[in-house]
Amino acid sequence: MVRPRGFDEDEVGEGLLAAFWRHGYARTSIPNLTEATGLLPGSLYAAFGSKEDMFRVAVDRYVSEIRAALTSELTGLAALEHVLGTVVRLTVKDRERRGCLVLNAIPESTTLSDETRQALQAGLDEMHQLLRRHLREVATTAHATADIAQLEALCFGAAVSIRVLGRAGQSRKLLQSIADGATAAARRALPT
Amino acid sequence: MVRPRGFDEDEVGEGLLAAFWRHGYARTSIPNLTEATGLLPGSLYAAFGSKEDMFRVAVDRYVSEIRAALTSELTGLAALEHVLGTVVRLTVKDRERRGCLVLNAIPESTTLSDETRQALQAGLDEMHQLLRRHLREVATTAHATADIAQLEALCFGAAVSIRVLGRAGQSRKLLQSIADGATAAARRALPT
DNA sequence: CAGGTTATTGACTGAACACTCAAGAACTGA
DNA sequence: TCAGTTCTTGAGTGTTCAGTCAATAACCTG
Repeated sequence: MVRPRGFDEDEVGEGLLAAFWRHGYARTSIPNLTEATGLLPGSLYAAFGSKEDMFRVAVDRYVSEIRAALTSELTGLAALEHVLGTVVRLTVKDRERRGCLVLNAIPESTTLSDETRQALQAGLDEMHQLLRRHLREVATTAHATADIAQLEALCFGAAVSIRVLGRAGQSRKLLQSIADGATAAARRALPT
Repeated sequence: MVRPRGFDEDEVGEGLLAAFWRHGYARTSIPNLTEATGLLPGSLYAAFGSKEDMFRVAVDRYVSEIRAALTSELTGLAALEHVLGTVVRLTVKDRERRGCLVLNAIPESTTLSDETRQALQAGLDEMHQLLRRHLREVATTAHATADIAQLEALCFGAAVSIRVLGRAGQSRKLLQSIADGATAAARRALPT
């Protein structure tokens, strides 16, 4: 009774993510998106509605991928070290040094709709919570005396700066030093 | 023999900075700039050459202002604490939460000319050096055993993340915790 | 195989963009 | 006051943008 979609939604989503990740929201044109997805403008709009809708698809995909990459089986300081190490690794292994889709888009968010801005906020919050969870666990098992909120903030800040400075093309050595500095700070602040 | 400029170069520079700081490079239109400066397109182009040239004027102004704001008479850990505290204060007291012009522009820099990209890199490097100078001094006066490069990186990362998360609208409390976390880490790592 | 529904196509629209330029205005030095 | 130079003006240029739509193609059900 109907004609089915001629494209794979997953592949198209991956194409949208690739394009927006490289160029950001505003500087990604519809021609860019047709090239990245293989779909023509009409199909894109029929399937998604608007350019911002396409962007939110990319953001959702991105956050899912990050969530998967940063979830760890480890506990305690080892988990923290592993997570920050993963952030460095993800940042550096990307030859294009695209950094974090969400953080890259923050400066643009003032010109986007409420819905899109909220999607970006939610993505940022989720990454924050992801780190908090690891550190809360460290704190409870260590009967910490140090200010845990400070450590949480420091480690979140470390992760954020690694992603941002990664896009800025800074050396792997610097990014790794930020990660190492944060874990060293946690180690010193917490009784083992 | 000649007709003099009918505008104050300083005021126009301030207008360019205000506009680019709020909207970034790409999303600042020439009409935006004419409104911010009071000059018409022809005058802007006659005076500066191109939109990117105008942007570099704004970047230079911005870096100068930051340099002035972050230069401190203090020494040792007090200097570090003061500098990071100033970063928090500058970030939070801006009602528009514009963050850092240079960091905001990093994601856009791939689409800019080499000259502009280098200007942004130079601005970032200068801010990095500014923090390094404070910490090197801390290290030499304290006969540190800790890894100074790590601490430098951690504090630079803290400053970067404060600016970025400031633009993202995060609470003053979080930003201050990042600063406090970094100074606490320095205090713990260095013998006093 | 045929009717009905949906997907795809790609030329098209109006708006916004960065940038230009010919004309006129404003000032200085003589 | 006037000649000479530079500055200012703002309409205009060609391009690119996000988004649309009438026509056509593809598919499923009966």
